[in-house]
Amino acid sequence: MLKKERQALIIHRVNLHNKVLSSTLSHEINVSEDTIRRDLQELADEGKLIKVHGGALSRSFNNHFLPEYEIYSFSQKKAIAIKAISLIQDGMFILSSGGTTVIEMAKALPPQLKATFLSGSLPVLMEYMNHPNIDVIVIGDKLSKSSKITTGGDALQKIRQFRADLCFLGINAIDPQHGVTDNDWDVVQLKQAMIESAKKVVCLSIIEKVNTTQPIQVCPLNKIDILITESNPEDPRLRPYVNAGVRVI
Amino acid sequence: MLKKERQALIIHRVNLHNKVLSSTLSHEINVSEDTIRRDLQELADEGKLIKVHGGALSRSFNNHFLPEYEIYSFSQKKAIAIKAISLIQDGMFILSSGGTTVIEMAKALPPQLKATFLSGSLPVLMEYMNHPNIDVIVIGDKLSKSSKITTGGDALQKIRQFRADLCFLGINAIDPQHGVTDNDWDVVQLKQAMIESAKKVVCLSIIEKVNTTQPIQVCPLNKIDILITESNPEDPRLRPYVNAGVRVI
DNA sequence: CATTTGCTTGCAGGTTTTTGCAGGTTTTTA
DNA sequence: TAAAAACCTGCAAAAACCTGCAAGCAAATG
Repeated sequence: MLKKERQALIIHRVNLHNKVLSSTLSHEINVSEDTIRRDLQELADEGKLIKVHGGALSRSFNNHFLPEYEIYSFSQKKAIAIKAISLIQDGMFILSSGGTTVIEMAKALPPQLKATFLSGSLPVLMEYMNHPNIDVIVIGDKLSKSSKITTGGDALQKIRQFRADLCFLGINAIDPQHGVTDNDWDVVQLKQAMIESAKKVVCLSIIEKVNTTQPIQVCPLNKIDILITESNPEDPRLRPYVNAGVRVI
Repeated sequence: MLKKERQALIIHRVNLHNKVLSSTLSHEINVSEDTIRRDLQELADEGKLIKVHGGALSRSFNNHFLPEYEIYSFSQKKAIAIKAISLIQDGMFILSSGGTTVIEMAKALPPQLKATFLSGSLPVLMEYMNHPNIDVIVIGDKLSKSSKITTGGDALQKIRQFRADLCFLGINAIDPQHGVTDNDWDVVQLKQAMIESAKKVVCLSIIEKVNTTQPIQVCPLNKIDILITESNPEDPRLRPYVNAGVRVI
């Protein structure tokens, strides 16, 4: 049995019974207790469970205080996610495209948030699905394997039916002159529809993609209300956007 | 054996068993372990699987954090999946509901299969998405957190637009007298719509659920064309269905 | 057709990870 | 408080890993 496999089993056991004993696990999985102990230690270091003398306990079971250590290990995309989340308020209706940045945002949504999210991106939807309080609406249509979102006339039509408070776009390229650009026609169409259906358009992008271009234009700069990167708004690379009237966070 | 071919085989293996060992693969395919390792590394970079020390794990394995032997009645569901797949032919248009049995089927689809699958179940769609050749159509609507499928008028309407060759239903209860029954009104509506839109209705169920009932009727027995369980068709528990004209596999 | 170019593969070597065990320490419990 | 259980540290063997390299092969090029 592979190490990771074993650790996954341990976690599952912990979540199921709220506690495990090293001796039991050792006997069941047929490895030495030392190995189990080391597994428990590693999982505890990762915050997946709480190690105690003789075994381990589930974290959710006694999560009176959830350590915030993770906040310090934020990648760039998580930093963007935090800024994006600050724009969301209870009761809002929110459109979102796909992309890893948006996935990070979905992961980082505070548990008590109550809002309605709409997307056609399967990975993003999976994250929304795990959230306890938000409502999720799936945009259906043919699934594009490459971008992992639904594309087509049905999807466009459905988006146009809505009038959202916010629209989060994970973007591939942005440039003061050409605005937001992308390289997949289907995705561009979807994003355009989302922009038209939202009161406020928020673009999420790592700073690396700022001031680059792609072949197809999604929208000019004046359609964008807010631009979020992991850098701070004074970054000279972001100056042109501030000057163009975009709110940069 | 070509590289792509080998990698396709590896992916299929991973999806089928949820894990692979470098040593086993090396021995089976008759290439060096280094080559296997490089394959695993590449596939991991593409996000097709998760590489670990000693081999690789399927992505859904880590997402759901359920080792295969922990999924309720895992091997039975796998057996059902294999039988179900034998009904599928290239070019078919196939409706499918949600449920772990259907997920197993999705994982076990042969890589070269070309067909169109339609579903509203997010976990099932995730599996379909990982398949290289099939077309996937997402049924959109409000997402039900409990069942992880989309439910509502839009979903129903969309299903009714189609005319599918096959419909795979993962069912919760079946009984000679009451037919297929379930306990979630939204899910029942969806299944009914799927039944009406398909030429052939195939029910997938572990034998344990056969001859049990739930509160809400999905359909009477005469709507069902094929019933698949992990048991063989001569099982006395399946006799009533054979007598009622259902094809039992 | 010959050559080049680039990809793939196996292998040699050196490194890292994993695991069980021994021996000694700490914690629990009766 | 003393025995038992659990723990930690260090160690060693096996397995898995990585890096660089060269032979083999295939497609592309002149």
